[in-house]
Amino acid sequence: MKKLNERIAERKDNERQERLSRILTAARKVFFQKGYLNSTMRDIALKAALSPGLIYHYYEGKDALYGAICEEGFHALLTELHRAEITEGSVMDRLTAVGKAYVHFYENSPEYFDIISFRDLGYKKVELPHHIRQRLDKLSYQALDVIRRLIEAGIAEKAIPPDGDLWEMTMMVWAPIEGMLFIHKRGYMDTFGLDFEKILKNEFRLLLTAIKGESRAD
Amino acid sequence: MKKLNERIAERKDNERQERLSRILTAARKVFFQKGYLNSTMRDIALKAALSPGLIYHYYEGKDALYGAICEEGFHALLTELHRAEITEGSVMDRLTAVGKAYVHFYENSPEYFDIISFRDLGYKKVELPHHIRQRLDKLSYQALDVIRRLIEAGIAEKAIPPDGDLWEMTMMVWAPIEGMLFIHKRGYMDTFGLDFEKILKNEFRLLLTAIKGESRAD
Amino acid sequence: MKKLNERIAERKDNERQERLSRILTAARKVFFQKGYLNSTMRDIALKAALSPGLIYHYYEGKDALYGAICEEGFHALLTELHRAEITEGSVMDRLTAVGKAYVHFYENSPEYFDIISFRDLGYKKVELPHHIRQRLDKLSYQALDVIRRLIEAGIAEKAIPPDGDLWEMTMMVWAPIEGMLFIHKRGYMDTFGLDFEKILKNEFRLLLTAIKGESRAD
Amino acid sequence: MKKLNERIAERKDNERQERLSRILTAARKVFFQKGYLNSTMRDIALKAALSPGLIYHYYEGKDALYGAICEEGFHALLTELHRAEITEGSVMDRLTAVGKAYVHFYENSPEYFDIISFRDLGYKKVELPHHIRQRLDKLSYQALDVIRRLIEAGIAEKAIPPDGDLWEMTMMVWAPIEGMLFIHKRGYMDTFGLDFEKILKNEFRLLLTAIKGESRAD
DNA sequence: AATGAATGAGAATTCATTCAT
DNA sequence: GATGAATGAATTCTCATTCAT
Repeated sequence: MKKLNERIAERKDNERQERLSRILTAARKVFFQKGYLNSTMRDIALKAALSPGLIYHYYEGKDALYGAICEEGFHALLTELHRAEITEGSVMDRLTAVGKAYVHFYENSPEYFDIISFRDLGYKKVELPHHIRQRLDKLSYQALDVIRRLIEAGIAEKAIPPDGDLWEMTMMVWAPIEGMLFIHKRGYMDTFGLDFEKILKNEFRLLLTAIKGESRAD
Repeated sequence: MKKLNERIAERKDNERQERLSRILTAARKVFFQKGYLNSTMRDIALKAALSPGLIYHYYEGKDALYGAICEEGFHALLTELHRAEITEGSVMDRLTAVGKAYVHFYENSPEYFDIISFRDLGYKKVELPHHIRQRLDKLSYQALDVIRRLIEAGIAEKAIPPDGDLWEMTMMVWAPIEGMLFIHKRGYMDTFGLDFEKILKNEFRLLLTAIKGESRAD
Repeated sequence: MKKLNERIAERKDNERQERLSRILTAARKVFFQKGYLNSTMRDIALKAALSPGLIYHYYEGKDALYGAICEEGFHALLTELHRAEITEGSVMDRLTAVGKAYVHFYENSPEYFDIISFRDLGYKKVELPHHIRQRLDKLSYQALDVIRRLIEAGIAEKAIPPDGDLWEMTMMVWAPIEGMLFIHKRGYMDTFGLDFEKILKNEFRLLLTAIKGESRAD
Repeated sequence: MKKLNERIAERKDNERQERLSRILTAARKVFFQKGYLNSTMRDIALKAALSPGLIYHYYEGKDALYGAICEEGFHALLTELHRAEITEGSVMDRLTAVGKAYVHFYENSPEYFDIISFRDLGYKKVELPHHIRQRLDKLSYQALDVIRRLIEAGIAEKAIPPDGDLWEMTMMVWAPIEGMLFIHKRGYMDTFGLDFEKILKNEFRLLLTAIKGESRAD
């Protein structure tokens, strides 16, 4: 039988959770709509139907709140990548699935994509506090690790030749996709009337061929 | 023999140029160091040892000044790319040279690289005035066009198979490099102790092989 | 017996009122002394011993604050006019009383008079925001309406002949007084050593005679 | 036969006149269009195709320039009034003509009217330099003097009873017209759908009757 | 006389964060 | 915990006027 203070603690904890998610939801909406700079704590507090001061009980400040949204973004991405990772099929199929999942994420959660891609890059020099950066970097690492694991599995299955460093191969797989998304984001595809999907398909094919067939001289 | 007013005009023009470059130099330093948002016109004026108001005689405002720095960056890049484009050797050599020039620019002018890559991208929602954007977009196009021309030449020389749209091929060449630079910028290479140069070399080789050998199904 | 939060709410409300009036008092002093354009928010904040930012919690901005002072002026005027309107005596007596009240207001609250007379008139092209103008226009209308009501009453009592539009008659009553005040304001009375009070008395007499006796041809 | 330096002086004088009028024309246009506050010396210089600095050779500054435009306005008004003053007909006809001329000026030169009416009134507290004010006051006096002279003539002709001070009578004639224009300017006529011309006609009739018939007690 | 570059004070407003209640 | 009032630093851009040339 629970004691009274346990129950109280429990309720408090629930309330805390509720607050956290309420604030997060509000912050997400506001940041997505207006961008980091144009969002004010007041906007967020209003959207959350809370007082501005209270947010500081739950998050250190605007930066931290922004960091939390970044984190959300990473979790959303990781969920998609992990799902793709355990797809049925060969290692190559799973690698393709992971690539497609990334593209899917890019297309369907553009705000999250932007946020996690540019979290503190660019000409703004908006810098997240150090410990927040670290958490995000760790999450970022986990995303890459999905690809690394697959390549490792591919080597184990002898579907991929074992030459070269594992991380290096990871980067080489990731780079063209990232680059393509980056190019698309800048609008060049539209400018030149290119078919994004078709290019991506070709890119994937090229990539897989390269990975499989490659034998390097290093 | 020059007339008096010619000399005066000449001197005035010189002084104007001197001012322009003085302001630009100051702005460059400040923007590079602090980023767009954290730079103030006052900072720039101070660094240039000029009154803040005077800057407005030469540039419309902070945006325009920033735009001028972006433009500088593009010109620097274009100079490098154009030099590489006319390298001695086969089309493939020249393509490689252009890629290397881009990497060189990335490594040696990281601030310019950032500025032109993220000039109004991402989560910031700070947008340059339209007419400035247009100029920059045009410069950006000129950079891409270097690659396009080389691929076109490669096809003419039958070094590259003619399948696929020209711009599409351009993007496929560009994407992996861009992606790799992007990855490097985020620091993953250092994190995993990878050798940037080596990876790039492999990347280039892969790319060239892929371009040459490819025959697509579309 | 009051509950705790009632008391708290009450106190907060009092404090809010106190702030509002503190700001208003400061603004009034500053605006009266320096005029709208030469007054700065900083002046007002300083006079109110408040931080500049706080004023924006209570008023939208400088315009709104100025609008509030205009409103005060109208309320002061309306109070005087309404009091005069219900004077003992005939309609003509009351009309005279209203006119005198206006003159009294002009003489005793010259700053308010200026502010409401020139609230956005003339060569300045500084215009108050629309919704503020509307409120002021409504108040302005209420002042005129006092005269209109009296003329209406005069017609009902057959003290004033019913020819002519009611508003037209209102204007004809108002114009000479307004004109006289305007002339006085420009200093001509002093220039020519005239007796303002005497002239006004004559003006009123003339006006009343005209109103009573008139029979127009239109 | 003119000496050389006389000719030079003459030419210089002509050029000076030309400059003055060029500047004045530009200033008039700009002030009329944008109002005093929103006009900049640069605007005026540009419109005059002159350098800003040069204006200061001809006028002390912005205020003085504005004062010169006011003066122009007075001269325009005085011209109209003087023309009306010497109309054929009785004193009363001429008085009416002068009133109508004033209204005509109000309607056809609204910018001048505003400028001379509000030259340094209102909530802005923009104050003209003293010596400029004095000139303008003198011109203003000349306008009033036209009415005064007519009333004087009327008394001489026994068309107007001689009771009361001459200036006082002038004011009493002027006030209703001024007031009516002022009311019209504020837009009340339109608000209430009144016929400005008709009201003015009635006003004039009333005024003339009052002047003629009056016998005061003072 | 003429130029126009140079000055520099100035002003409204915003907003993350704090803290008394 | 919760409130929201209070803070106050910070920033871009304008413009009358001056003055070296």
